[in-house]
Amino acid sequence: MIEEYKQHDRLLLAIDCIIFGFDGTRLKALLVKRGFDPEKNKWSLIGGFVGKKEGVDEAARRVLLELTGLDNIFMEQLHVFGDTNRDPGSRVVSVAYYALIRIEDYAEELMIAHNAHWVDVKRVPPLVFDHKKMLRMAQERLRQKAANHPIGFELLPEKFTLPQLQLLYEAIYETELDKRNFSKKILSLGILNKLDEKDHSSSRKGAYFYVFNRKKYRELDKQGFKLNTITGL
Amino acid sequence: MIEEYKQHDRLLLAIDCIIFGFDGTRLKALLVKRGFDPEKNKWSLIGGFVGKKEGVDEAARRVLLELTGLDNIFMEQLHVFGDTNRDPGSRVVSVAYYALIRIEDYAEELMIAHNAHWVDVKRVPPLVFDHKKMLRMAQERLRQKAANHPIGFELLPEKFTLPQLQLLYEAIYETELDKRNFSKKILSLGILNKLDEKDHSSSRKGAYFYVFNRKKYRELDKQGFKLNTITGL
DNA sequence: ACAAAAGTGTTGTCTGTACACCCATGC
DNA sequence: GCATGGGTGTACAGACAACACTTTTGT
Repeated sequence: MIEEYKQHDRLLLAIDCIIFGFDGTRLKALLVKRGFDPEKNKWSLIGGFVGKKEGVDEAARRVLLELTGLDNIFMEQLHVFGDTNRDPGSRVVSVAYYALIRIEDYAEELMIAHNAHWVDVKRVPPLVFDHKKMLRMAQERLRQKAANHPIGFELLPEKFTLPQLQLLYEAIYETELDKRNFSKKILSLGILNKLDEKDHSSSRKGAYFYVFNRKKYRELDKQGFKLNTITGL
Repeated sequence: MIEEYKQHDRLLLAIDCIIFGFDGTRLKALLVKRGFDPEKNKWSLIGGFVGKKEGVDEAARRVLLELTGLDNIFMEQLHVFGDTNRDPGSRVVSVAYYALIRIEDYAEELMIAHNAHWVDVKRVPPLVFDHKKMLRMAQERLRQKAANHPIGFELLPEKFTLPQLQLLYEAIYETELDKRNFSKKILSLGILNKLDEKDHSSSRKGAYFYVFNRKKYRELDKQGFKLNTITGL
């Protein structure tokens, strides 16, 4: 340790994760009933602490992995929340991350073990500390991101239909879209491959399944695109 | 202190600031020659540490104030840099902020006292640690932000001309713009008030000065706008 | 009178938006 | 055969992009 550094304070550094999922109709966030004080039994985001020997991003991945058993998940740093009084238990600075997972990938037994629940983002109960603020900021960030990157697909199963994809965008942006304009725009990006197979689970006629073209997907993910039409952003 | 928290590690939490300025032609960043080890005498962003009793945003404001004497500055959190090996002196997690100031507001004596220099963002020398990465990320964020918010004005003097404003956008986006389309677009936002006075410093004919209409400016700052035409984003 | 930068308009093209009907199928 | 959701095309309007000449004035 260099001399210059010794005089400074050391702080607890926490991670909080906003985990989004999509159930086919609604955008959901994963919340837990907090298992310890302060605020025991209140609704909370999942979280943990950053250890001395791990990087912050690394800690975030670990926290997500511990709770969901999932790795290689889309996850991005959101913001640092560092007000002195945000956690009444102690001075804790928290780095918030948001992640996108496929609901069906998340094993039921882990959910039960952690007392975790998927909650509609439009019907979120009161949360501890500043977690509600984190969630709202994450929603806003998700909107921003999805407007320029083909990110929404992280939330859908491998195969999905255009109506499903449209419902996802409608859930993210809390709006309604014209299906003709939607399909025109999305298909024009050239990142979807149509399959011969149809999904008959929600209509008699059935809707064609699509998968994405991972190559073009990656290109677009880097370069970004415009979904003004869809997102209104 | 709550029991549950005691077992966790405590870390040094630093602040680093990317401070942008505009000299009329080029976008610049404020850099200092580091006054202490490690990496003494190397180029660095300005920074400091977060104290036990201050919020993180508060610490960032303090650091900026100490260096520049300026308060009430546009400043936003950028990102947390938390790799374990980013600072060889010790484990330090750093929260980066970017700020926009008017170069002429920054008192010369403070610059000298802190060994600070304005450096063209296109000609940045090697920087300590991961500071270069911070700077690049800040530039990218500035581009994003300026595409949707009337933020560029934070960098200009009270009165400015359209050609000056255009140069600023050209510097931020490292591109060239058509002045006819530029003035059309900017004036259509309705946030500029034309003065009778002209600036003759760069041409015989002289260019009209403008100031912004603070009321509309604030509305747009909240709602956001689109400068696709200009920014290419 | 000329050099140097400021100011100003038009047109074609493209993109977005609004809108309505037929299709396929299970019951 | 009918009810349900899926799929497709067109026309109008507004925004963007490309482009060149005139104005002002200090020297």
